[in-house]
Amino acid sequence: MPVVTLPDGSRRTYERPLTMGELALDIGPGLAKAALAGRFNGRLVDLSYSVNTDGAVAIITERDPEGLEVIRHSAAHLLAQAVKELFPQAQVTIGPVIEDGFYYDFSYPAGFTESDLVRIEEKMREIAGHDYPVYRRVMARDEAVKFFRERGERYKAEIIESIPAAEEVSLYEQGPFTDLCRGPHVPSTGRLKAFGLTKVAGAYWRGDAHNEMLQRIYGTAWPDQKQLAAYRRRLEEAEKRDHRRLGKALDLFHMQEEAPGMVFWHDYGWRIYREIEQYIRGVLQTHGYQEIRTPLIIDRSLWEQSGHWEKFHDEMFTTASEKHEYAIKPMNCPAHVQVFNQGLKSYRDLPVRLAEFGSCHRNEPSGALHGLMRVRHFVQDDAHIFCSEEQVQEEVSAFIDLLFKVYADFGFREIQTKLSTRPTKRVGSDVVWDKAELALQIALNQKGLAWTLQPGEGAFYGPKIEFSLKDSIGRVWQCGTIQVDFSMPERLGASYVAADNTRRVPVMLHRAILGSLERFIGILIEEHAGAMPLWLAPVQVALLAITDRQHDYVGGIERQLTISGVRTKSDLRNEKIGFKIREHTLQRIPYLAVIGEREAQTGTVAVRTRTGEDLGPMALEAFEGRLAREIASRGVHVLEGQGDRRERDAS
RNA sequence: GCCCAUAUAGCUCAGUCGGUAGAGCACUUCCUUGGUAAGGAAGAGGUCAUCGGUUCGAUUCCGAUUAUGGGCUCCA
Repeated sequence: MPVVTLPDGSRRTYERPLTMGELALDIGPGLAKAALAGRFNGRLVDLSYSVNTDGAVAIITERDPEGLEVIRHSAAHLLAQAVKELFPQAQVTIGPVIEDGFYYDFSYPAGFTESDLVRIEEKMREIAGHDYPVYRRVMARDEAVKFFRERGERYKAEIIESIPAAEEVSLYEQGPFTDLCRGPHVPSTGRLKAFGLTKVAGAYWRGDAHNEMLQRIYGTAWPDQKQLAAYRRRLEEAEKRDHRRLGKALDLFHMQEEAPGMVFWHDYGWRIYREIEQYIRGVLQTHGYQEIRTPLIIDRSLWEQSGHWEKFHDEMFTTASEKHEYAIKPMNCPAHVQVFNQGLKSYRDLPVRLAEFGSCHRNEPSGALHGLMRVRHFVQDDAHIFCSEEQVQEEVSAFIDLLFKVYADFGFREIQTKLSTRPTKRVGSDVVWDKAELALQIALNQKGLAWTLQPGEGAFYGPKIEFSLKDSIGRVWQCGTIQVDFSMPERLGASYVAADNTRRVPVMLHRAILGSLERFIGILIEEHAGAMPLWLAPVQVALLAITDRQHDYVGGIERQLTISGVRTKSDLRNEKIGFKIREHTLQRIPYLAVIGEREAQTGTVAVRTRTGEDLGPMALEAFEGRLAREIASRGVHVLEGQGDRRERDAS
């Protein structure tokens, strides 16, 4: 006689056990129709689950996040069934739910093509149309292994074998198709109404590059067509923000075949780059850093000493001269230790903070390259802090404060923090690692930050904290980092004289806030859809003449603004004003000053923003004042609306 | 590096079932002096990524290479 408690706190008593589906029907026919699964005492279950003891129940519908997951998980099964029907030789492996959709990995050496996807999707619709009921079955582990072996599904059998022998596993059956799964699933295939396949890709079996490459098919699934269409629109929006596309359209940079993974910065892109570099330079000056400059090319022996050669020499560019082999530096730290090593350091000198906008080259695998986000030549806002063990906490703490201030200046509010601990391949003793990991943990906790742990993800020389930014469409990018290094200073012979007149090895902290400037600019372009905040905009003001009679007046305004440090451009072309406004708006220039006979007569400019707001005529001084205030505020106050509703496709 | 796909004018793309290619925008010249998101006309512009093969003939078919895109792996 089960007594169940509903989410609203009400209780219902039943004479006999009943299924989740029956329970939903008892609560209301509308709910029964919408029900996808249930929850019993916190555990997700199928609608066929029999409730025979007291407990808390909830009916899961498509409105619940779990309901959406059930839909996607079932869509993955639908995909697997369709593939098995069309390609009986393909073997099934796994098919999990991911953000916005699902995928399923198949072993199918012949490979799937784009046209196969169309056929598979059609087959999925057909199977959904049959509205096969979905049955759950429980089997002993060994029995399930046998079941799949007999069907020739060796990957499934292998997965089940890794489950403890005593456990039971559940199988789901829909029509002629059966798959191993924890569930729960929708009650019948007809409940899947809005789905589509998106792409095929290779993926290693069990995520290991030594294993066979499987064929992965990605798909998306939603409760209804409307949400599916909204998802597709969102993808299109993201594509419009693509920094590679905008980089070309806004004349910021280009890349070409002869220099894969390396950026040709154009005037406008380089203006953004310089502005950011100058900003960081100012921050470093006010926070006790020294800026230095070290060689790009350094003898192999130093990289051997630092340990990089052994671990990374395949990814380092090298060059040779007169019997010496050199590496083009992949990072600045060994060079910074050399600077630290010049002259005898006292504990009174610590901490020594050495910063460098150093050009680094890494021969990244060709398949990893991606626009500005993953390049072979980059510059970081890199610095290394040499300090005593006692100073670590304080330095980490001060760095975190600085980092949050800088992110705020760029207008980023949502920052994710992760702590990565010792990897299997590492240098240094466990005692040292214990100390380093603890130091970072304490600093994070003192700041009261929410952070997640990434075990085994640290650098080979030390643990690290990583800071990731969330952009305006929800994508996450890792930018800042601080890494404790108890190993490299010792390897490279760094030391200082302590208060007790003994020689000690300093601790080195590797740190960056923006990370690679290339990547950071890529993030900014996508975050702002190319409409950079005023302080970073390559051109801040465009002066648009109505007719050639205003050319002299426009020239005077341009000179004055330029002297005030405003990046200004004038458009004296023989074109109509509407044409000029359209063009410069599409170029995302923050302010357009229209100058005709009226403005020339009254000594004003008629100002319009890139968002289409008409600010009307104003004296030049008033305009300059507005610009100065907005530039000084950087990203802290967003004076204009994010994104331009009226914006049209540039192409 | 691995799997799949792609590479045509400055840009975005169409096209050629094998007979050396086309649009829109941009560019040049001319007309137009126009007040808040595209004024008009004419013109110029391509070794169809590179190398090789098949063929009377290849931009098109096949192979290799390079780069790019989407994933996987990696990311000091």
